[in-house]
Amino acid sequence: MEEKKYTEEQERIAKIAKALGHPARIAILEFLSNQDSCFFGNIYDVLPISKATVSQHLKELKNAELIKGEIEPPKVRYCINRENWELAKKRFSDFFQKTQ
Amino acid sequence: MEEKKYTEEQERIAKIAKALGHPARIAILEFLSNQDSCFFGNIYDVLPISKATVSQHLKELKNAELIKGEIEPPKVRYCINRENWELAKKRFSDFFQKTQ
DNA sequence: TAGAATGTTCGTATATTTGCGAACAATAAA
DNA sequence: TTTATTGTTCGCAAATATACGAACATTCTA
Repeated sequence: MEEKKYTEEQERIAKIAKALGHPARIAILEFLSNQDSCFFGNIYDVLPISKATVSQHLKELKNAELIKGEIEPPKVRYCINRENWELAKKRFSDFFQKTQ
Repeated sequence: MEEKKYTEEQERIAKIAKALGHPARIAILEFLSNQDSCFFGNIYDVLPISKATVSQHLKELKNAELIKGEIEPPKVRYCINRENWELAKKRFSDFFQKTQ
């Protein structure tokens, strides 16, 4: 009975890494971090993909709780979820430390 | 003519993140980092997946150049690619710094 | 009320990822 | 030579991910 499986922490890191695993999402996070917040349109303007696809990537980053979005009719304002983003960074730092 | 696309650096980070985006691969890196090197069988022993699947994950980590594998008949010895791993960590640190 | 502006969702197509068992290759041992 | 040991590769199935246009919802404006 060895009950082999992944640890919670391994699952969490992998999940964050997966969310970061596409250049569009990296670009979005970089872009967002350069301003306090911005609208969907501003993000769409700098990415080489359709708005439907941008929306999808934003949704994934929201699901991973790395960003937040709130409606400001008729626009949607996005920003980094600072608290969780710091947490994510910490998880990675710890992982990196472990693997040195 | 705005030629929107992702930067080289964004592509690189996303690629590394993608390689880290599965708990099995996180587990493998953690396991490998706890020893100087080890054999396929040792890795297989601690993971909850078939050897075919372990082999596949190792292949991906090798493709991402995060680990190395060399044949020592009839075994295969795996180890972290220290040089590239340090580089990967640096890329992430820089990215994290940018997005603080 | 009709139209414009802003994003999201739906439907669809294609590609990639994940996983496994079976077959295979290479070497070592009986 | 036959058998065991150690991993990889193949073939397949199922699940996810990526991308887009079209349709839609919401709000604001004319």
